[in-house]
Amino acid sequence: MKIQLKNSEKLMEYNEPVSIFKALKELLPDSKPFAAKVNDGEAVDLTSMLDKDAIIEPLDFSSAEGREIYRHSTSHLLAMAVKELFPEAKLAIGPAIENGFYYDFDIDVLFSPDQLEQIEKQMKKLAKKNIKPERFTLPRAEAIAKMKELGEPYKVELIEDLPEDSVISFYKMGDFVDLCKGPHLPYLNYIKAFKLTQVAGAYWRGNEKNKMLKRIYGVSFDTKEALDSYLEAQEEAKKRDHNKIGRELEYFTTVDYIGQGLPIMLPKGSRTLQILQRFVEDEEERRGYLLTKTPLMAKSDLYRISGHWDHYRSNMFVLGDPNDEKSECFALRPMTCPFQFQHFLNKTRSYRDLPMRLNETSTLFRNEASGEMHGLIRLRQFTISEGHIICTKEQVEHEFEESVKLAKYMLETVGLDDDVSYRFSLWDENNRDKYIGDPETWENTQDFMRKILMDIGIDFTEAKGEAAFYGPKLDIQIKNVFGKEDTLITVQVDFQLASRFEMFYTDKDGIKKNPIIIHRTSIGCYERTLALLLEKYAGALPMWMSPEQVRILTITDRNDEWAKEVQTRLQSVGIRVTIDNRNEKIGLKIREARLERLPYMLILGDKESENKTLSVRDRAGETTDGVSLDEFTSKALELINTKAKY
RNA sequence: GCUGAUAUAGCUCAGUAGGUAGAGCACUUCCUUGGUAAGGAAGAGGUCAUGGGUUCAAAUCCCAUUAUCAGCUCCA
Repeated sequence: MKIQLKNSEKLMEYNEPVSIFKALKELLPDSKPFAAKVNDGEAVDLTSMLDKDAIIEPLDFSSAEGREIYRHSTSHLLAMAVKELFPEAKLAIGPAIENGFYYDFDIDVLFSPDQLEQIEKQMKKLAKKNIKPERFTLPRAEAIAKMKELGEPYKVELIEDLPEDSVISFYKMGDFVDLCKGPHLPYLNYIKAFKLTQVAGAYWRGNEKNKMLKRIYGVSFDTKEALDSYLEAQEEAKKRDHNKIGRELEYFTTVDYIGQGLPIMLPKGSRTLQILQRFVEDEEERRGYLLTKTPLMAKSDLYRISGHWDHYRSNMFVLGDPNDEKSECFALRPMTCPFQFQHFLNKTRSYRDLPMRLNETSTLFRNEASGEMHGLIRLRQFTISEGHIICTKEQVEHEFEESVKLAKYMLETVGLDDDVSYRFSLWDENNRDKYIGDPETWENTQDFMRKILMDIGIDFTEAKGEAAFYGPKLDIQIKNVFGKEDTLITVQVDFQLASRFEMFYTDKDGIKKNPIIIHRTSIGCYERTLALLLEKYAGALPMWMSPEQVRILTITDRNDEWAKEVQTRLQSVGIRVTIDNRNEKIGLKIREARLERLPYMLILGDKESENKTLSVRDRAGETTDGVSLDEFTSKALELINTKAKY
């Protein structure tokens, strides 16, 4: 039989079955693969035997699959160490994740930093022992018996969920046996560099009704250098954390007696939000949107119609006693839809009114669980670039496409387009209770959305079961400096709510029909977008959205008048300018302006004043002397008006 | 909401065998009238997150609450 290396002419012939390990040793003597794929199938252990012709592909740290195997084995090493140090720990699951791994344990021990260090030491000790993971399989019933014997209730539950006829695989590493699909590294001493990073709680199977287990997170790499540079990069990323620099640079603050998720936007943060809002509202007006301004609260009656009263009340701020039938009960709004729909409902509508594009800079209130709040990313009160497009069936494809294009335009303009990923969130046909509407509508809607996304050339992933209850959606996702992903923008197609709100238009044929509604945001929630912009630019926002664009620094008070004149001239064309004429050393003033990440400093001394020129210092620290005020003004205006990335 | 950690001056942090609250920077005043990352001096600023408890005595020990951080779950 012939064993060939994938994407290579290299070939070995054998007369009897051979292990992949041996074949690869001979095909690639210098390599040290972790596992392999046979005939483009799933990855398998190197100990697997080959008994017929095959093309094999070694997997090592250079491939995503290889890294996953490496990190998965590291998680087993962690479980081994924990079981040795804390035999009472019950094992749950331990997968590889991006850059590392975790393992969940049911145990009363708190896993203090000291204990974590102890576990890490034990792992290092075990890794040196050259343990060889050995795979074996058992029939389902025997597998359950084995796990019961070892006292592992979570593993028993996992096996019980597998089909009756499945063969269950285990790995034995020294004395440690774990249920596992594999594959694993051929030897545990392949693991060279890892670090346990933190302990956290995690619900068994991700369900908050289940018991909370202890999860240990770690990172692992093939070399010590790679691990160190990763850890260093993490430290650097944290310096961009908007929650840190946003407070330091005085964009926002929080006050404990005001409450969680209710940030105070300070003048700088407020100004940038205003700039973004004006930009969005103006652009939307240009694109045919009609602006609305609707109440921030409504009687409970409205939410009974929308369905929120029954399904979302625990997340709403209710004013008044819902149980007192004699007095009115209000609630702050968690969404804009039914308020904005009132414009459509204000009079009888015909097909001539469609598409009706409505936008609103809309403040919403959601009573999120107390542990959910995070900086400006997750709030209880936030303001979104909200909008609804009410249209006919014939118009919906075009309107959807335009909505996606608008969102893309916004992302490109603010500079976040390279940092987002697109997620097409579908319904789950096996879980129909979660959704309203018939399967045919769902499938058709998803098909046309998918087609448009491909036509526009968007690279998206599909996520089953992530749709809204009334329709599929395109979510534009972004990661913060900690790697946590959030939705920045969403565009949803809704065939359901129009009938619920009794929205009709008279079509050309004289028949009353329900319109289709697109729920969309163009730049997302302003606070969240600001947070991600602060992280993206490490606080040095592009000049056009910077709350302070130019600061004039005077060297001597003889130039105060010239400084004032420069400020007035620049302000008259709409540039935001401040003067620092404190009686301080110029070095100190420059240092402060740099720490505040200002786009430009104008340094004025006698020389500049007499020549009527400026000494201009940019963000990079480059200084240009002898610049005339007109020159600087036109350059600054160009950067602002073109919304340059500077 | 759950798991774990944290809360001392505007900021960064000291302050453990319970015994009267500290530093640097920032701030104010004065001196310094100047050249690209910190000139000098003096001063002011703290119910040690809040509320209880233990104690002769609590920033320190205990309980509760609030807020902040990471993670889970949830979500724009």
